[in-house]
Amino acid sequence: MIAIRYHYRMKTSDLAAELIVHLARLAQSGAGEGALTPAQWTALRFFARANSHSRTPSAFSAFHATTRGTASQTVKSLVERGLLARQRSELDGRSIRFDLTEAGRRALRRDPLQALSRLLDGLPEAGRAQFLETLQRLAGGLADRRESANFGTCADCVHCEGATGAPAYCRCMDNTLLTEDMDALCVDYRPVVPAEAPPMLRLRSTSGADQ
Amino acid sequence: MIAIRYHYRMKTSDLAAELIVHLARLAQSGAGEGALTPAQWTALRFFARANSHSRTPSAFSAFHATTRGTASQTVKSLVERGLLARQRSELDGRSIRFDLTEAGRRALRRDPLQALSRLLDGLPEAGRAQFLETLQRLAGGLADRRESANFGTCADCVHCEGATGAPAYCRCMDNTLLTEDMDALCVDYRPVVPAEAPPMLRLRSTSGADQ
DNA sequence: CCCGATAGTTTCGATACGCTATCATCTTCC
DNA sequence: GGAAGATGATAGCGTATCGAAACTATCGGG
Repeated sequence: MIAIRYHYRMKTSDLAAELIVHLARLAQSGAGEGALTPAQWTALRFFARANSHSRTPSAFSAFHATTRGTASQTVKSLVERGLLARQRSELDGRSIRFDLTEAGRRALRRDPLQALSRLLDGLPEAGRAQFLETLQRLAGGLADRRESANFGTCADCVHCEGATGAPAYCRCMDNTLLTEDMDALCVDYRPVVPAEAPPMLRLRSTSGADQ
Repeated sequence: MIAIRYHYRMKTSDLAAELIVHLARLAQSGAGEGALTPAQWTALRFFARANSHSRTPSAFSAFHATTRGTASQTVKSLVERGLLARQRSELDGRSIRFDLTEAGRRALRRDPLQALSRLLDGLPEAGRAQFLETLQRLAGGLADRRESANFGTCADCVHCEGATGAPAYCRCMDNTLLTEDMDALCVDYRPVVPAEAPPMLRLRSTSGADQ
């Protein structure tokens, strides 16, 4: 009685994956007119959210899964627009840090992604928390499969020490953490739980993944 | 005692929005080598999932939020690769329908998005269902804010009549629905519930949104 | 039959994006 | 001090994507 759906057996997981891509496209398409390009918006958001020692072109290239050359171009365009300020590091003469200018912070308030995040604000509270957690799990797992870097915050990073509430210490930066850096993105982030152990096989063995 | 986070007050909804974009980027980046481009993958998926009267360049351009010209190019490239078959409509001499070829169906099995959907398969069942529902709600809401078209299936479409289980009738196509078209994407989809009524204010009044 | 609207296609040009060098500078380590 | 490696910047080049505009074929009316 049921006709064979010969053309494409739809799984809900496929549907969800397609929706994610579709959502991202719709959300970014709002950029429009004189605004920034998708890559530029992503960079601006990154430099707004990364901790001080991660606000470098190299870190951004890792985050954005591109080359340092490309990342450098994107950053340059933002500096030229006056949204980022260039600053040499005192510790390492090679390294350069970029901070958002006041104009950069203002621009962020016109981020086309806000249409999406406002929709998310309209969701029931409980669902939103779980939704976010699922997204984070997926991002971790995907960053794992590609060799691409995984960015996260100190909250669940192996380098972080110290009881909750007390000033935290980061083994990696070898320094006490500033409060403002605690929930900022960090290049050196390594999740306490290794990202995707629970259900399934790991396709690649550990060798070759981190080289 | 708490330092002012002067540089960017992070909301969880912003984080979620950024993660969606990031996920989409990572998922699509897997295309690599001799494979298709992101736009081509999206088109191939669309023509695999849309019902027979929606598998047209115009419908795809609406779905992909682009122009008919651009959509036509993307489709052409897929025909040249032998992944889509071109077919005139008997009802309307202007309209042209594209169906996946056997090669097209084979290509879909190498869709880079499967890395993401496989991760989704690893999620706990309950969470996945809710995750999907949230995504759909967001897609509907976002398609609403842009004037972009909203695609969905007969399940919750106003045009669909008939008790569950019985063969359904679509007022819009003026025809009884084939089983295979029931859960396929449709251009004429109009959600029963008007997309984004429940929780919040509508920023734009109805005028101006649909012009 | 003519007119306006629609579907599809094509051409043209602009832009975004990305990669691969290549280079200069600086650090680190021997 | 010198070699090796890392960081950032830049130039050159290719491709993806896109939109506007022009064009054809068809449909639907009057």
